[in-house]
Amino acid sequence: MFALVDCNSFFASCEKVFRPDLEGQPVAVLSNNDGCVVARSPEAKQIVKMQATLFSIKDLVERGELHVFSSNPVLYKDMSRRVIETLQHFSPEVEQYSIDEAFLGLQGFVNRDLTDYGQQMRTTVQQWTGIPVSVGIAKTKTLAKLAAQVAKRNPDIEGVLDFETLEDIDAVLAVIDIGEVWGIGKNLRAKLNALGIKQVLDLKQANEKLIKKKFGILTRRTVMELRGVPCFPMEPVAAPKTMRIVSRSFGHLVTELSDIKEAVATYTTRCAEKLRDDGLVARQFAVSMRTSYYREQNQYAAARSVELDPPTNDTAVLIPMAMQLAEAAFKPGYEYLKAKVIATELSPAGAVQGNLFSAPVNTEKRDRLMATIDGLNRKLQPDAVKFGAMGLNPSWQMRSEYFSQRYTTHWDEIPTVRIWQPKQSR
DNA sequence: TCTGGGGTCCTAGGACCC
DNA sequence: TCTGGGGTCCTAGGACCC
Repeated sequence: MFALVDCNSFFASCEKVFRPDLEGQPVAVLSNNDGCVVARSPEAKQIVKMQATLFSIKDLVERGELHVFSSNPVLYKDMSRRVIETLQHFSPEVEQYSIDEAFLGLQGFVNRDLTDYGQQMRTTVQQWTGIPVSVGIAKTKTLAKLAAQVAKRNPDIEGVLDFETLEDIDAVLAVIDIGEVWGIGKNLRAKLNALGIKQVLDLKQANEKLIKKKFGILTRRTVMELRGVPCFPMEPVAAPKTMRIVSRSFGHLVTELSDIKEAVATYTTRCAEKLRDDGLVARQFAVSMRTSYYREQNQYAAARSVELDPPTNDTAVLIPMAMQLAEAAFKPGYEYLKAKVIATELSPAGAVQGNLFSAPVNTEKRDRLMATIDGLNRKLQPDAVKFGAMGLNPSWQMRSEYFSQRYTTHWDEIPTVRIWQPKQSR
């Protein structure tokens, strides 16, 4: 048996934890660059659509009818860690599936009342972290995810649904659209619809050989999982990353190569930090930039890549490479919206294959330098020590007008509690 | 007016092997 | 008259997820 624990309106819930004054009020969280809505509190779901642009909801915000926040990834990651650590009290097998979801293996717990156990998870996470969650329980991961969705949508279920307690699972599956199923996206949904497969029950009863032939092995597995045959096992140990990407839209359109280079140097620094956190080095490194897709004319996009020999995660090695790649990709006369760096062909640092034909590199000193910089930046503040190529006063930086605070990770942003004292009566 | 960021996996097809 | 069989590796592109 599997449980899927899903945080409700996760980013919006994180913001609300530290703003008790917003209890019961509509809250939405914006994408990077304050682009569009990516998370909504239950109250906000009534009045704004997912992906609504900030512009389209500005009136609501100005009238005080909707509270919006810029994306605060440091806060969300830390809150996510707290939720996962709480869940580890409920099973030795916890697989973090995404920033706001985790699967729990329930093998050892089948003699319990699992609905009751799910309720315990829910109240404990709420109490320890302030985050509301929904819990789905079933024989397979796919069914557990579906159960959590049903639990979330039906208030009378109180946040926990164990499919095995239902008298007739099929009756429930018969009224759920296949688009809700984990692994069935927009495209597959349309193709399956064309074959008359519309509700989850249709998919469960579809001919698996035909499904495999037409849609591949993954979709076949999805069908089997709907029948209660587990095809996606628990993966408690995260697989090593195969790529690292840093990409951002600029706060405003950029035309100068010098600005692009500052941005690319900054993204390269972030990317190298991630690699060092992972203990990985990259063999391939690429830089790309583009204009807006939403403009009809004067579009341009270009990418350049380089092989790193030996593979590295050294910021000081990567930045000069990135600068060359940026220069090579840049074409004057365009208004650039976004740049991106990608590190691929990753392998564990320390297990690097030497090159027979190039001089052996002693990276020990460089590794210490990077570790020192990382240590200082962790201890003091991000970019306390940084590379000159990143620029001192970036004009291209993304918009983040409604930023809250990094309440749980930065001493000077820690929440303040004001105690109200009644006036002394004379 | 503005429309995000960061990933993973599978498949088809070509090149090449014996 | 028809023209083998079985396989690996790589890449681009498409699909999915949150």
